[in-house]
Amino acid sequence: MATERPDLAAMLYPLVRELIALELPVLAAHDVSMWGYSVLTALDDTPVRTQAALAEAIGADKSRIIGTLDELQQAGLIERTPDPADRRARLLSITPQGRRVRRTVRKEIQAQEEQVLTSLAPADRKTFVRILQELHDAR
Amino acid sequence: MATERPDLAAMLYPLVRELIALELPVLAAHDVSMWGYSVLTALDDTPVRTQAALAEAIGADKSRIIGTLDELQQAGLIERTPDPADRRARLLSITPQGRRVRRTVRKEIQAQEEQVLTSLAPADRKTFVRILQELHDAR
DNA sequence: TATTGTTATACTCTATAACTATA
DNA sequence: TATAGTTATAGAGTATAACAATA
Repeated sequence: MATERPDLAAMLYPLVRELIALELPVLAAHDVSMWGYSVLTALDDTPVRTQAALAEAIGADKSRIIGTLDELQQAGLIERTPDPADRRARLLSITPQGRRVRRTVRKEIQAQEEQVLTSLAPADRKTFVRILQELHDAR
Repeated sequence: MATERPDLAAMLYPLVRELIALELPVLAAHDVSMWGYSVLTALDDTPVRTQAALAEAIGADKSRIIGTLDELQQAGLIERTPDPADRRARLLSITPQGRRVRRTVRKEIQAQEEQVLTSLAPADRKTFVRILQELHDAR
């Protein structure tokens, strides 16, 4: 008998692909890239003192997010001001407009996501999200 | 009130990254690439009549798996013979050695995967895998 | 003319390292 | 000299389209 099941990654990977495919149109409709949305999410929780710290927080390289920050700043969604105490560093924060965009996008994305779970029984749907959140919080 | 939680993709993506990071050393130890392992898994379940069909089954482009098939064939893990009835097509099947490699790799990968779930209560661990498998079977 | 497999090309992402400006 | 940010370069992965061989 026994543990005859696909690998976790083999099951999770297609799921992630599907979720991303659902998110992209939402993000495009609001002129935000995936990395941009990730930045807005991180900054909505708490401002950050350096770009390197932000990059690490979202699992990116510091050189990789620069274009993203340029876009977000130009769109008025974030502020990037030199730290008066150390003008090498850039103080990063989300603007009220950025907050609005982030919340709107999240609402729409989470609505889409429910579709992916429709094949599950309602109880399982809640359970899955709960356990997933525990896994997420554990890292 | 309030569905205040991270997006599913935001929680699943880091999980997948971690799982892949765990798998890579196992695969490397057996000289199989990620796509190679994916091909072996697909062919272990059932042989396939064309490369295009195999590619679609594993979510890849038909041009993308050619290098992978070359490697697997040269390593004696798969067979690729022209269909006598239609010599354009290549009949694909796994060899006994390929089957052995696939099973060994899977055993080692699934052992590693348990680590990722250690933060969960044992009951939740089983529940998570069960629901995930339902989601996977539903597509 | 259509289809299978293959090769070639270009495009996107990412990682690394050089560069500048501050300290 | 060390650090934050930026820019430049190269590498990997992927998608697209052209190509050769069969049908």
